[in-house]
Amino acid sequence: MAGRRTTTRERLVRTAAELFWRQGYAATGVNAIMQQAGATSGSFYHFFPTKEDLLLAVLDHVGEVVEDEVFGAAEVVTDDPIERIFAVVGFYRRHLEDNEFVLGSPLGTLAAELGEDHSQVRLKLEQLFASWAQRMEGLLDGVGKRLPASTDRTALARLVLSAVEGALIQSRVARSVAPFDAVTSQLQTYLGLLTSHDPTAAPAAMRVTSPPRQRSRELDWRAW
Amino acid sequence: MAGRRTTTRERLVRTAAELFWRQGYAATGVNAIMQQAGATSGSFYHFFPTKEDLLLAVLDHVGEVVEDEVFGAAEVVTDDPIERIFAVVGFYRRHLEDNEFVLGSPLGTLAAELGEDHSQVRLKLEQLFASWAQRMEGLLDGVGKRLPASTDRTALARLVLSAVEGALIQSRVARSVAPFDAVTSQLQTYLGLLTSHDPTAAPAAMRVTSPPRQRSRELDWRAW
DNA sequence: GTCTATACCCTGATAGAC
DNA sequence: GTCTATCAGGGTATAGAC
Repeated sequence: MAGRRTTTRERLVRTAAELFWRQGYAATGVNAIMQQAGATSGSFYHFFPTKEDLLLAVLDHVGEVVEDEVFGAAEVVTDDPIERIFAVVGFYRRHLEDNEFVLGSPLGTLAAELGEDHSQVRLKLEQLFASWAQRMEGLLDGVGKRLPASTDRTALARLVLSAVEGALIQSRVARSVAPFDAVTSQLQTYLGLLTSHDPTAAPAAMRVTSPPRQRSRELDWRAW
Repeated sequence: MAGRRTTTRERLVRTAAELFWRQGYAATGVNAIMQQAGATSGSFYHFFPTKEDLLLAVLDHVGEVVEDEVFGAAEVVTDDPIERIFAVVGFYRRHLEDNEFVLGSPLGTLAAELGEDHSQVRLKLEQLFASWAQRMEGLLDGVGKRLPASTDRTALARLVLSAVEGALIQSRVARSVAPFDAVTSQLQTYLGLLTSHDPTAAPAAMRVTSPPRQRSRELDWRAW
């Protein structure tokens, strides 16, 4: 288990990210992390004084991945801002399916679990959600005049984020994409209404294709 | 701590519901539950063979409370179906504020945390989410022809549920109602567009008042 | 149905050699 | 920076008297 091409610290963070994601923070013991990462207790506590310090590192890592592999990749896929929005949504959907519904949202899972303690963690989660929403708001800004001037893009971005987070929770417990797809279709309808300025029209301006599979393993969430 | 007017079983369930809600399932020890409920180990394991059995009882309890104290109460508040919808949303908002943002969604918190194991729990959560969505769909059906015939009410109900769940997570970590309010306003705009059949009109048909405070302690979530 | 006492394990974390 | 060995404490759960 020892001679990998990654550093021990990196393996610990990635392994912890996945285990926290699958099982939650409290349910994941440091022993399991160490074992799966091929590290020993001495290494672990050399890098991370406490389990919570590891969690903070995991959150930083998740933030980078979301930034690069979700939003970054969505911008590569298409130039159309609305398609980019649903490319982001599509990444979550595909990840859900690819992992047989055992993984929900990396941020949402932890944010839902962590309580009143963990104030540093809470702050970081808040910032990560805010970054996500800002990125989404940027995509909405790109839609330009197709959105009514009265539209609160900040709030709309939060709606998209919230809907995705809530849908992931439900699709995970249902082990089905149905809730997620229902929510996605409603977001499409809503954005269709906003951009078409005609509530009875079908949301024709939107292609609802999922984003294509990534070519590189590094662009795949499974590489987390 | 002994002589309450409730049964021991009941106190255990209610106490566990609150602690699971605040801290999560894994982070809440049975000792803490016993202590706060004023019960001893003998009593606890007399009623619940394992901690997971208690969790199942907690979920049943939460389901009843949501049914009665959220949807039931919302129907008492007003006759207008759209106002009822936002009365339901308003209950979550008020609860968030009343508890200083330490409590999110009783279902969402547990659903996000519980992983691949806990198959009974997963099934029950799935059913509870489905019940919630069906109740919401019933309210949407009540809106009648103000909603376009083409509207998928099942999907729309899921969107409302997802948006609320996601917004609660974000408001909890941000310790602010801002994300929740942003999401609520977007839901109002969307429903306004759907019911007005005119995307440029303000959603005038909707009064956005929060539901009034409940008179009886038993109608208050804090009595959970 | 409730009490006290306790078994037994796994947890996060530490010590000190290498 | 990594190893082995180990600690103290809390975790769930049990036993058996009352």
